[in-house]
Amino acid sequence: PPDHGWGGGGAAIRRVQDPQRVYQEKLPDHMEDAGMKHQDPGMYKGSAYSGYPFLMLSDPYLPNGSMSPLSNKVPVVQPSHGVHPLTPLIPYSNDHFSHGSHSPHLPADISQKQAVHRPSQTSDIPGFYPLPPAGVGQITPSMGWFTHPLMLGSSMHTTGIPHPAIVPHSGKQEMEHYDRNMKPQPEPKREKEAKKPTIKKPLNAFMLYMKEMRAKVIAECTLKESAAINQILGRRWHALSREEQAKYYELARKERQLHMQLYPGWSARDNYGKKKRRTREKQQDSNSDPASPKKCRARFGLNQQTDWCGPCRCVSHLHLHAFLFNFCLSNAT
DNA sequence: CTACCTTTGAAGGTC
DNA sequence: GACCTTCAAAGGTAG
Repeated sequence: PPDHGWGGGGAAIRRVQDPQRVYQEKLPDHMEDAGMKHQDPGMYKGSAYSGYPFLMLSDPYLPNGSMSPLSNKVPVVQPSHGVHPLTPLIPYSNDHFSHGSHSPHLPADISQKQAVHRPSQTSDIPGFYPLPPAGVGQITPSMGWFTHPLMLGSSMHTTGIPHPAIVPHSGKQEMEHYDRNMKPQPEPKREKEAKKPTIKKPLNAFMLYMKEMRAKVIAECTLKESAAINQILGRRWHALSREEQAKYYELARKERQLHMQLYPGWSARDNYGKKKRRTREKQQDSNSDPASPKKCRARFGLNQQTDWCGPCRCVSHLHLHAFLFNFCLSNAT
């Protein structure tokens, strides 16, 4: 289907032409083959995906509510990136694919309550942000998450639970600033910032896939660098059948749908410029980069005509990683 | 402390 | 419509 982006679309076509692809394509094939081909069709039952964290403390689809096999490999607490600590523990289930509208294991009234503030509530809201029957009471306030002052803006659910797409705007920094100065900032500025939490973009299909499979790839290859892991995940993504990918496209479609309903006025543009990017400058200066592929090849005595890493913009430690990675693999066989 | 690396996809913008 | 740019996640690395 065109709306799934089959065939890659314009962006994918451009990617193929992108020199970086050369580097990617040189990753060992058997890394991509490992695991995914034998993937349990019911993989989502143990998924570590967390679109919306606070929701399930245990997997209702597993016996005794036990955590998925995957989830115990990831840290329970993720203090960085403004992500809820329980994020990795939130599973998706196949029901999201087979049932069109709301989550079957949740009372309908709960699903409705979480969207009280929606201006235009429809009856076809997928149950992607369900609340556990036990509510938030099981989550201790000592986590410092539910009571964050920045969460008190319009994005706060009536349950007291913020939507996971909402990230407090550098709340840590603000608190540190507060402590250092031992006096509050001018009230208007603080209020203004407190009322503007960041609403993150909904995850696309590949992002959902990465979130689910990252821990598995890390466990398999012992790499931890996300840049390298993502290359592997990218190749695995392409190795998936359309059927398998369709699950994630459908999941992502529902994500976007609910995101739109939760934040009708939100635009991806709202988050533009919140990260300062230096990429543009680096690209222009790639020739003088001491970590250029050419110099990497020379460093490792590789043929300059061999495009194992390609004319990409990778920095040296990533080139080194890829080189050592290939080296180890070739020795192992 | 924060941008960068890397991946794909979605969305916004420009022409 | 084609094309470009930015941002979603992640964690090690570098400035």
